[in-house]
Amino acid sequence: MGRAPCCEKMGVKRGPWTPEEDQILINYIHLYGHSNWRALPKHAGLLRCGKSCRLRWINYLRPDIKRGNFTSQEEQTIINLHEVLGNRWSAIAAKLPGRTDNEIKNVWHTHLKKRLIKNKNNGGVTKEINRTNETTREDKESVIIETTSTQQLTTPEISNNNKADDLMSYKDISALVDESFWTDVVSVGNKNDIEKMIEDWEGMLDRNSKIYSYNNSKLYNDDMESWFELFTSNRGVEEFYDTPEF
DNA sequence: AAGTATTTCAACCGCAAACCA
DNA sequence: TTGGTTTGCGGTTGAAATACT
Repeated sequence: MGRAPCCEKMGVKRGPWTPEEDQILINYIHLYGHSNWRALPKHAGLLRCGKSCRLRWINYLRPDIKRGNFTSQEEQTIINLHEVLGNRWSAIAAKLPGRTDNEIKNVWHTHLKKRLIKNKNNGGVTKEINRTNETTREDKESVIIETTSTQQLTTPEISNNNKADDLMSYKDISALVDESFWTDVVSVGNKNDIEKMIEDWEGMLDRNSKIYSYNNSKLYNDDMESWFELFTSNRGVEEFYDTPEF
């Protein structure tokens, strides 16, 4: 006898989403946005709970999702960020544009964690494991810098300051991280200081992400046709990013 | 070819934070 | 300030895919 359902589960469908359900959700969000996840399935005519709709959109249907295998750079970034942030998957995902927290969590548990354990048992002979067990500031910086170059390739809408004057680009953020973050990490004395410093740092990122969210919502309102066109066409996201208006 | 074990990853769950009247 | 509601997060599950015997 399990616990009572968290929300109205009577008649609510579960399990894998069908292409038809996906299309209904995409169409609805295209038309009305997703200001209220709880009410969305009812209005859209989906027999799903709001949580399920949100998860499906965030992790799979969003136009800016990057599919496919993780690159070694991305994997190394996850390993390094995990060392600093722990299991704060959403914070790690924020540094990897196009990747979701769920995806990163899965990759960590299925590949990276096992690899680290295996390498540890082998005496940490690889470069990667040396970095993980005793990561130097230089190592971390190089990863951040490498990641930045990747992000610039994949998210020009973020790095384009002409389009979003108030928004720090990933390059800017990474530069800030590059200059002060790791210095602070290695110089502060106790755990509380480190946590406080990470909170401050994330607060700065949050402020920028709010601006980004605003611009994003503006995108949804003003350019939803473009997003929908992307979704209903055969063009890939990469191709979409290559268009001059972005 | 068939059966079994292992791996992968989409989706679910419960909790805590954020929001709002 | 408070209490109800909604959202977001991290842990976990389980079906499908893949590898192994």
